[in-house]
Amino acid sequence: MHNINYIRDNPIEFDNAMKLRGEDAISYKILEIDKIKRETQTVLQNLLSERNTLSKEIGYLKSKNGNAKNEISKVEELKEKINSLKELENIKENELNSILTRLPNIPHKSVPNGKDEKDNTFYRQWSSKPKFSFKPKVHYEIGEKIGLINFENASKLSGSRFVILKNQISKLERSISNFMLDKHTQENGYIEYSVPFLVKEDSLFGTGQLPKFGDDLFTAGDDHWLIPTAEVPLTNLVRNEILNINQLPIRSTSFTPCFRSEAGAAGKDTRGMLRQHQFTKVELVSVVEPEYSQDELERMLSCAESILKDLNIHYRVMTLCSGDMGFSANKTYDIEVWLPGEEKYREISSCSNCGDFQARRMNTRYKKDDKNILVHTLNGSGLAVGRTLIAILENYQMEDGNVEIPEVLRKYFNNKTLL
RNA sequence: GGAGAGAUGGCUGAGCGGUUGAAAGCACCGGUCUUGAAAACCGGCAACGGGGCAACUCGUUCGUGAGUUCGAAUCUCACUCUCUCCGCCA
Repeated sequence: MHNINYIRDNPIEFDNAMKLRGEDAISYKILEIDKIKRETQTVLQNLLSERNTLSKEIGYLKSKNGNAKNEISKVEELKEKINSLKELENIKENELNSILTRLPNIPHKSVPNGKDEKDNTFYRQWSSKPKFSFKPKVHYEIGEKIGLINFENASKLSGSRFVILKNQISKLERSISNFMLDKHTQENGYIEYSVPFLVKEDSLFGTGQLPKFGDDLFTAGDDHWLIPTAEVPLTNLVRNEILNINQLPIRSTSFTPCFRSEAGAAGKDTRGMLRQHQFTKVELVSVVEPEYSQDELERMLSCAESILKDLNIHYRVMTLCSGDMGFSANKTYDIEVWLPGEEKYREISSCSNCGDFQARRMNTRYKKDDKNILVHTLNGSGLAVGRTLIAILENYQMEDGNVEIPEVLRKYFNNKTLL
């Protein structure tokens, strides 16, 4: 959510920022509502003040057994005016909120301008594309051939966009998540959490999924929603808190399933397990002081990258352009892993700085020099486990159809070298 | 699922129709004392918003929403959440 004071002071900059994100210029409308709201408020507050004074007099007179008839009838007159002004203030407040809560975050000045993913820019890469002496297969061919990835049975149980992993591949998924959590908790300074997979509306509002993107989520009825990412529970851990400065930075991580309805992705990536209604992910979340958030984004990115480096898989990092970023982000890096079977780079992590955008929605502040200041929040995948599994299958496949186990994962397999 | 209790400031916890924005304690900040620290003592310390260049001033907020009243943390209703006991259960 946006700071109304910023819009008041910088309406043109604000409109320009929104245009970069594909929104219409709307500051004139916001400021008009804001103006009426404040004028109403001023008149209302004067009347309230008058009422309060009179009520105190009445109390005083009554305690002295005096006659307060006059004062009481005066207050009764005020009441009507007060109520209608309150109503107007309320209406304007709601109008303002419904606009403000639906506008995306302002891009950081280092973010490239652009419309969609084609305008994302190259940031850096690590290692290079592996060479194969045979034609590498795509992940589902590898998995289905050895009978350990099963889509038909999954759709029997749950419909399309679900998958069943079996035996060594199931174990591979588990070992990947263990490896990631171990790395982040032991080397990267994150604290591990086990969190609820069902959350209430407030939490989803806090991180920005609601009110605008309910279609992308699954509901569990009774005001419970399935989390689309552990960002939601981890970030909302500090909702409505005033933190002590020495609690910062907070770095948390969690391994969870993620549930997404993929409402807008009809026909996209229907083959394989790249885009599922349910997938697992290790998430990283940071809560920091404002002045450190861009540094923290770089740090978080490095932590996510460290996983792929250890797995020895080639990837590149892209800076998302203004039009391709998620709703709450002011800057986002995507890590795209190389998939030799597909011969494509595919997103495996997305690391975002949300600035104070989520903090304002969540009302999360910290105390500094006697002032309450909104924190900055960041989140990133560290990494998407399902897609990491795909990357391992495709990058570590051998001509005979078997798959080598990456060295860092072998300890989870009794030092076996092949799946 | 049945029965009961509760929700007050960063935390604990009084208040139960009229200087109560809210006692007290803890935490925190400043000071005195001390070689330094601790202790002790003194002082400060809620959030959000409106108006004002500012000193300042006004309003709102005691889980959330509605209601009663001249006036509500205090009364009424609904909702949400927490806790205890019983049942069921991984």
